[in-house]
Amino acid sequence: MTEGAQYRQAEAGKRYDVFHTDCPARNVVDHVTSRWGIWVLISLRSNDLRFYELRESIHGISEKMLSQTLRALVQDGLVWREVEQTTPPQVTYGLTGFGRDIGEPLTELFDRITRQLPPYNAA
Amino acid sequence: MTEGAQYRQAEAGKRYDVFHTDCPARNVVDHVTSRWGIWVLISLRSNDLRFYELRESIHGISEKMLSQTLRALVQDGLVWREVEQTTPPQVTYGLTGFGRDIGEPLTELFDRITRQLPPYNAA
DNA sequence: CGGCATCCTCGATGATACTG
DNA sequence: CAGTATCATCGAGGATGCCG
Repeated sequence: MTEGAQYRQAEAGKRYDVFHTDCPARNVVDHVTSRWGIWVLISLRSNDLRFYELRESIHGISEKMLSQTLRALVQDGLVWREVEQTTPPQVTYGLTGFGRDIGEPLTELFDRITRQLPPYNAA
Repeated sequence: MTEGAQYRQAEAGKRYDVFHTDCPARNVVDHVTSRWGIWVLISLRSNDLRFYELRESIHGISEKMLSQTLRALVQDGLVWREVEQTTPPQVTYGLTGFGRDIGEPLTELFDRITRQLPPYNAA
């Protein structure tokens, strides 16, 4: 998202600070709802995972996109990253408290969508 | 999203049908988390809105993207569309029950993000 | 007012190859 | 194993103009 800001909503007295362009939350929203961010967060909800585990878990993601997405989420404080300086090196990722907090409504969102829709009918 | 599917997760016995490529829920997820879908849904949470009201509400969106986003959400059954054949014509949009259902965790997501972050500090 | 249709740009993404 | 660097592409998204 670039400029988008719901000034109207903001003026209306709602608490949607997110709608402001310069709000840091804006970036987090972008990252969370980004193409791969969602799946990374959901993948990490059940277990901490290594880099290659994430790559295999999230079918279709490239290494570039994975590391890029992870970097953003780590910066946002949603994901932690732990490096074990062995040979070969091991890097593990997991959700922070914040990440876990965010993951809840995210999961709820998916649950509600799947619950509403016919299981596997006409696409 | 194209191929992405968390086969691991699916195999793990979770109910993430969303991770399958051919699941219709997949499209809904894409639309909801799309660049503009989120803001449309949240904008409509408080009131039904006309086309131009949405355009002005969601700062930065182009007419093309707005109508495109709306079309997708209407097709998904998240948003209804009402045309009044007057001159000039009036078209109003609002959330369906499904849309309202989805809007909840979505709003919760934003609330949690904004709650966690410093109001307006360093971006 | 509420849209499509068209053209065009740019950034996100993917593929490939190379490092610590 | 866990990345980074580089290059190529592809499509979302923006700008503009027209129509009912």
